[in-house]
Amino acid sequence: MSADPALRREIPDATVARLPEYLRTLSRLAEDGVLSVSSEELAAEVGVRSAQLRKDLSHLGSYGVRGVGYDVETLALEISRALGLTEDWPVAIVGMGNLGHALASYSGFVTKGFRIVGLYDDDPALVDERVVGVRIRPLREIVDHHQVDPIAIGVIATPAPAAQAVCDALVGAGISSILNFAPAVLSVPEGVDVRRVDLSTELQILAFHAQRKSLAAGDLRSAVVAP
Amino acid sequence: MSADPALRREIPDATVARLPEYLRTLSRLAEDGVLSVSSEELAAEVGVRSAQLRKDLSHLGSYGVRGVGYDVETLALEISRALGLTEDWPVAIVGMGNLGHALASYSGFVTKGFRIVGLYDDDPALVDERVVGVRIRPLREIVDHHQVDPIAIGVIATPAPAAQAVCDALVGAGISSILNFAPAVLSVPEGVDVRRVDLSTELQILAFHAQRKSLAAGDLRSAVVAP
DNA sequence: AGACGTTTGTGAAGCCATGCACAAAGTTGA
DNA sequence: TCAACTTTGTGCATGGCTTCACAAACGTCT
Repeated sequence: MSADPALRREIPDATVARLPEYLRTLSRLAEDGVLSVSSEELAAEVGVRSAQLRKDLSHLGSYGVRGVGYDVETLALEISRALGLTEDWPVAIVGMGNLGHALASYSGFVTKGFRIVGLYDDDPALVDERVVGVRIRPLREIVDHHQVDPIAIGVIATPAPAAQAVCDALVGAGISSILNFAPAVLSVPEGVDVRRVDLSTELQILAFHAQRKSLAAGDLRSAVVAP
Repeated sequence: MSADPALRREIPDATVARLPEYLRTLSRLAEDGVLSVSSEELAAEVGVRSAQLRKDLSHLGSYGVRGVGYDVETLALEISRALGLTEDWPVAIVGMGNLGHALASYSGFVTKGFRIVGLYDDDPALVDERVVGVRIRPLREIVDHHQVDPIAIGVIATPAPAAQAVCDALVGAGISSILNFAPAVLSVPEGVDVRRVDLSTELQILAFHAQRKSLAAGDLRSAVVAP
């Protein structure tokens, strides 16, 4: 009977990447007591075109009302369902240096569906320390841990040279969704999903655009060049 | 005379986003003493198709040798130049909580062209503390700082509610490249470049794919549905 | 009840990025 | 010198994403 398109149809990756933004904005609107939004208004808040927003939402189903707009609560719930945030996602962080500590205490973590169940580091100076109520353990314990209390997502926050070994350990333990903060390309078997977040990549992209701006502004050197 | 394509031609955004990865891999190869690579080998290391790598590099110019491959040093240098990493980029971080500390001591920062020149936070408990040799100052001092010692890139590592105000301060001081770690959409005037890195967005995208995997594996519920 | 104004959902068109396949260009070895 | 082999650079086709533009659908007001 249920014909929930989120579970049957293919949702384009580009759309999935924008859904969290829509959801965040809708949550803020809901807190402010807003009951209904048009695609025009919501798109303006998020910074996309209204047509794009409508097409994105159309992949989830038909939750708007013509002539009126979208009910904020309903739409937020449907996006949550499409993203899988109505269930709970246990997360483990490996590498409890500065970044690991920052991630563990990051407030955005707990807000929606994510819950830290494990913190790992092999440095004896860190083991047994408690962060946000969770004790840091050596990585080798992750296999048992995962069997007792399954981990859905592993976060790698180690230095680059250790990343592949940590990744292998996570995969070996049976974890198939990995968020990698180390500046390294991980090789994983089929079926394992890796996303990478890299600070220096982002800085380099910014530098590229900054360079273009400064060249466009004040540079006359290469004004006349034959093709 | 110089016909450097990096300065004249348009480089697609998708290509720019991959260049840092190529550069990182080339640097590692250079350290390992590798002198030359084919597009096939390098593409395998990075995890892209060789045709894509060649097309990406063709936007920078023609630095390969047919029948041989690419000289590792030369190609690394040319990518560095295209990205603007041959110059030095002074960076300021605003928000010195856990994340700000982690970013400041992140090793990837200093490796290539980026240099931390300012750390800011309005919390009196943090002001005057020193991190990586730089003193934390209240945000209001950034205007004078920028005039004396220009800042190229501002990094926002504050909680979301403060982000827009901090952003306005950065823009007001004259900074036009911003890297935003706060989960908020920033509105900026024309000409200011903002990139956002968001942990919870990445987690949510992973959750989506994890959900699809588990549905595909064990769910028979919506097997028969009319279109 | 019916006309009017608003907003959604979606074909269709255009654009950008990816992947294929091959000629051009270089090296190596005889 | 020349043939055989390797690898680059790129024209072309393909596919996916974005944007446009409008019919269909809803609420409202008379």
